[in-house]
Amino acid sequence: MEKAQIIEIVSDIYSPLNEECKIQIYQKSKVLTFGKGEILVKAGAYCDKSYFLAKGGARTFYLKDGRDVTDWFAFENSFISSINSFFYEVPSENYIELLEDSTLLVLSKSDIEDLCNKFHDFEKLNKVVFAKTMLQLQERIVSMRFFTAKQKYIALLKSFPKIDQRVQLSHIASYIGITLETLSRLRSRI
Amino acid sequence: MEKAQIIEIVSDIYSPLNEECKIQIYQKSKVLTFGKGEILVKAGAYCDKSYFLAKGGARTFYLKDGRDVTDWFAFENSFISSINSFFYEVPSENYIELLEDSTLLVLSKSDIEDLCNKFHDFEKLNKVVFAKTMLQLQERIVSMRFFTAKQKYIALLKSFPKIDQRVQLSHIASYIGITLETLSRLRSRI
DNA sequence: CGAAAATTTGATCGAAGTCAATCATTGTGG
DNA sequence: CCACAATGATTGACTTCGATCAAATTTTCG
Repeated sequence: MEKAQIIEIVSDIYSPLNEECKIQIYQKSKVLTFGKGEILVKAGAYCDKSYFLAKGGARTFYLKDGRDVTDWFAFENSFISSINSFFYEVPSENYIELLEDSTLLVLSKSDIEDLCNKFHDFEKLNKVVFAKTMLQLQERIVSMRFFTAKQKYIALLKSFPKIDQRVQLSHIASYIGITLETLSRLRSRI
Repeated sequence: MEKAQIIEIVSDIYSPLNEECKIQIYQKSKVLTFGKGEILVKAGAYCDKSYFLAKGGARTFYLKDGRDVTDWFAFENSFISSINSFFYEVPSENYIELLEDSTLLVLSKSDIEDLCNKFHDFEKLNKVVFAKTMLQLQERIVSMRFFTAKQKYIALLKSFPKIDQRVQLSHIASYIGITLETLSRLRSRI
């Protein structure tokens, strides 16, 4: 996948970028490809990068008392990073794992800050991504709080259509905060 | 409370602002005072303002099937708004209610955008507030997912010391996603 | 002071968790 | 290319935490 093409997609989907801005993103960013199962960021490492998933899928997860707990999914045309580590420059609590063969556009935090300073368009893009993330988080809180296991699962399917065909059920279960067994049971009743 | 003093506090706590920026905030902002129980924003209204609570306390809540559900608390030195409405310029789903006699510094969305464009300092402040909010949301998700009712309550007390002496238990219960009865029972066992 | 609101206490119920066993699918090495 | 581990998913029995419904008690405030 072409770098220029990916930048175009970001501009189209999130917030329009002027030409000069696109050029500088082009110069600063890198396109990476990873295979399914590869780890992009390890817990304990510093994550000073933001990744745009042009193709494929990923999740962030952490180990809670030895249990693997997914706390975020991202698929094509969305961003993923280790939020804590990125903002506060502390070691990441999460792993980021690719769930499929994926193509990513990468920018470092310092480049992002640079671009924010130079381009109001980029600043705006940045803000749009923030706002989207916040609203996703909020929606998730509502879902966790008021929905039964079944409703949570249906809501997830609505947010990420066909995720059940792309991702292990155990990841889905831990993401929506139920056990694998409960998920399995409710799926058989749909 | 003096407007200049409040702006100073924001600058101190969140992210430093240069003099010229402070002056313009001074010119654009308003200081408001409200009494306990007053409604700042009603559900259905457009909330195009961001409020800094210099003194007092507030909550956002919504009505879910006739039930009053708190989804956010804010006390002195923090910001509150109706996130959805503010960003997407849609009618607010939430009410914002003052829980105590309060003093607020108010800026409109358009003034905030203006200030962001003019002052990199302000842009940065804005970003810091975003990031804090996101991390709070994330922490809350973790709390809701892994903690028992008791642990959730203890975690809340840690985030907001003495909140149990400032806020009705029913609000606390709905905030942490348990019933008032459960909260009452677990409190008697502490 | 008295009514309304807030909180506590009690009895019962149900959704989802845990532990455990089985079944299905995937993928790797001989 | 098959065999058989290893991993993933389903099913079952039992338990538990917190919800619901109901009533009593305490606090607040006009």
